[in-house]
Amino acid sequence: MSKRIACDCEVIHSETVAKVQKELLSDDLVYGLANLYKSFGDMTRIKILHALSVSEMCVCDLAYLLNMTKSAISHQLKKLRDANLVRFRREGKVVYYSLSDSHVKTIFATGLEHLTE
Amino acid sequence: MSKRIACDCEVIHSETVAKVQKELLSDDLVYGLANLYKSFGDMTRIKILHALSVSEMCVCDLAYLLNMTKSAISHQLKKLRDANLVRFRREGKVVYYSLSDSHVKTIFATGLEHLTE
DNA sequence: TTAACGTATGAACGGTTGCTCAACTGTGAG
DNA sequence: CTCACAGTTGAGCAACCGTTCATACGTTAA
Repeated sequence: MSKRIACDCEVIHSETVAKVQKELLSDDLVYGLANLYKSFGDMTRIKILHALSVSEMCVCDLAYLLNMTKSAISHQLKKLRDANLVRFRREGKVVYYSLSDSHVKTIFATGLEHLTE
Repeated sequence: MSKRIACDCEVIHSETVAKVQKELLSDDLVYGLANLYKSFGDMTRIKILHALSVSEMCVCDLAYLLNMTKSAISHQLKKLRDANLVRFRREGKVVYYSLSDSHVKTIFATGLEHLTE
């Protein structure tokens, strides 16, 4: 409880610290949140997610739209899949990607609000 | 318009691509969005922002709360300042940090919704 | 089966990031 | 002034990340 290793100082406002400690999020939750936002923290993935918010698209179309290789797009789509942000369905040789839920659009909207205040 | 360098394929669904192209975000906006979410994409910064959503705090308190050095906290606070996510005021030797607007809480709420669906 | 093509994936490389350490600034007390 | 202490900052390093390249997989058509 009182063993501190890394912190190089004592508490200044113990009441404040105690109050915040009661609200602390679990490490699992913090980890999940950080990973979710990490998925939005790259221009390529933002562009992909925004494109998919307009329409379902295949890898080749995304590569053409963003002027990138199919490999680069595919790598990013894998990360978005791992983060449960996109779904996909195969139709013959073509794989179609789409947003997995509506939270993506909500997160975009909040971000735009913050930027354009 | 038709010069493609990096893309190693032709368009498959030209109608879809055309439709999405009309909605394309500017690179400035995409850059801003990616940077905003990058700020949320780290466990330490998530913890700091969450703590500040409960109460205004000084650097030393944050360092104690998260069991990290003041230097590490200060470096992260600088990034959060650069992203306009936190404000600060000096009172004597102590610098108090707080959230700069309510968007942070909204972004948290949306993230939690996504994780716990 | 073979060829073509859309997609996926692992290794590698350069760039970025988060922490540590040491030095420094800014403020208040004696 | 000098000391103590809260906070900041830059360099350095290890870990991580995004793209490229080569290769492999999956499906369709001949």
